[in-house]
Amino acid sequence: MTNYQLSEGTLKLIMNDDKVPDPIMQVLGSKKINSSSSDKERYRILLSDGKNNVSFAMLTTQASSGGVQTNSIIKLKKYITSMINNVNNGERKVLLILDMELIADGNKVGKIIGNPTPLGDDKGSSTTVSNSTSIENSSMNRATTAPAPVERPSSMLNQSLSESRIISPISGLTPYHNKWVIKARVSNKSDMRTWSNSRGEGKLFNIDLIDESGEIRCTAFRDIADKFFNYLQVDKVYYISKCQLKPANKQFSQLNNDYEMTMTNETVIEECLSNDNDVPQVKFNFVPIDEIANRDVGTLVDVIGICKSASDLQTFTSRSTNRELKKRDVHLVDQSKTAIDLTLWGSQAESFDGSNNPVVVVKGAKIGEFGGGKNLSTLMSSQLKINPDIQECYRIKGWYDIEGKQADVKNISERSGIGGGFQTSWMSFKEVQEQGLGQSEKGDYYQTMGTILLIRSENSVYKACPTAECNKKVVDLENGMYRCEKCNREYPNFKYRLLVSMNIGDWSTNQWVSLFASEAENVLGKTSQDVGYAMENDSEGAVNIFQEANFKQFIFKCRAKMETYNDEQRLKTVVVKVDPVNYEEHNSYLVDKIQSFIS
DNA sequence: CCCCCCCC
Repeated sequence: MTNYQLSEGTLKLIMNDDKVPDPIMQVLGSKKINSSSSDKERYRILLSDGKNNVSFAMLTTQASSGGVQTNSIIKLKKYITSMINNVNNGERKVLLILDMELIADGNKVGKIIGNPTPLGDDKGSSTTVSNSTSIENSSMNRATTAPAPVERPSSMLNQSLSESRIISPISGLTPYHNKWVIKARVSNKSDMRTWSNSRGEGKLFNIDLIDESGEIRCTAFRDIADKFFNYLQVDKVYYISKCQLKPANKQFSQLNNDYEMTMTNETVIEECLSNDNDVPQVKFNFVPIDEIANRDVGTLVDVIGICKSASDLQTFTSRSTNRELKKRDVHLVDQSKTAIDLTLWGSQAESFDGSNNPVVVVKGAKIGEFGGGKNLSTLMSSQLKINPDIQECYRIKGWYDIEGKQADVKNISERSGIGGGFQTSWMSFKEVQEQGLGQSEKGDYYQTMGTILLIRSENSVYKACPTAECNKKVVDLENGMYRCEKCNREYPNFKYRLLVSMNIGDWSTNQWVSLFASEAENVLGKTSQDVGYAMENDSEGAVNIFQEANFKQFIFKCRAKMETYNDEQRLKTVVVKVDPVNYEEHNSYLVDKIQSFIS
């Protein structure tokens, strides 16, 4: 007779979640678990390592079909432990055998190897199994879920769900139960998304579900996605059953659940139309905006703020994915008297209306960084709410009306580098010219107080691509259509864009500079559209617009860059920002300058 | 079966 060597003592390690590779075990008994759904076949087995045995081991569908004979020797190739919530006994740890190999058939072995004794449950609280190795005695058959079972008032349920008596808590769901009904609130719902890759293409959406026990992500694909997409709405409560569970890919989910689910053809979802007070509302952990400055980039925060302003919708193509992206930046302030930019994407960016200073709430916004400032961005998983009916919303509204509107606000999205409200050093045009600035690739930035001496009004507006943020000059096809080479498209319309060349004088000398639309609009006090219209239809009005701006003074923030044009070096100067003169600031610069001259 | 989370 062959001697079989079991991996003695390993069950204790395994049940303590140590990893033991390919342990050899003996099956001392097995019992098919009653399951009303015929598609799944599972076996509860009494498993021995020769020293200890456990009766709370389970052979999953994928590990075996037809069960295992008593006394068989098996190699556990893949297994996990899992906490199972049992109606009668509370929590219990079970060993789930996901993959095994039969080493020797039970009738060949013919006897129990060693003298195994039941392994105590280290958790202590629910060691009801340790007094018996008898599968017949156990309550495993009934072990479904529910640490705190809730009797379900049948009146609130539709017929298809009413077979089952108990609402399962989300935290108790595992792939090894399939008879459950959860009562959960949709805390978030994604857009319908399409994908296309080597494995195929399709569409999907997902929802996040919460109940008092926990949360879980649920995804629907293709026709099932179509079936449920409109029905499921954020914040509503549903009875949900017969989804397929699988281990969650933690890399892509920040939800606190080891599993996620997929809706199937069997899935039944019914809105809870009566009492849903037992299902929690979405909870927010708002972080004051000033504190976001100290938080790590890449982490998620819940934020509430008043939309002080919002950018136009911008459209561009992602370099990495080649997708066309739409975004809108929303400038938020809160009671910490701090402001931050929040970027919305896609349909949320399109539909956002920043007028009337709405309250913006985001659950799970990602902290980003740009140019030395912090910003926020929504993710697919973020939940956006405008003027939600929550206390904090009314509180911040009140603050804004009474105080916030006029408050001095620190902007933590402000870039210390180039582009926005950045700091540039004071220099005069003459210093820039004499010192030969503008040699670097990025150019050199400086600011000076200057007076507009002359504006070249000819060719100061051009017809641009009507797409938001494209701005490429279009070709007038003279048939009512305008062609954008950048978009490779023809449009029936265009938009005017200012691109103005003007001569600016400061105390030292003068300099020809270029102003793009936003800065030119600032200087002229007119939109590009207005100026374009006047240029075409009202030449006298157009002349006035430009004359009005003559001799106005501003702080000009400039970028100087040397360019070679026809073999000739020329200093090209772009005004990247015009600001009204802050005399206090400018005077302190002049005082410093005088000090340096006399010392 | 997705898993991209983007840009200046």
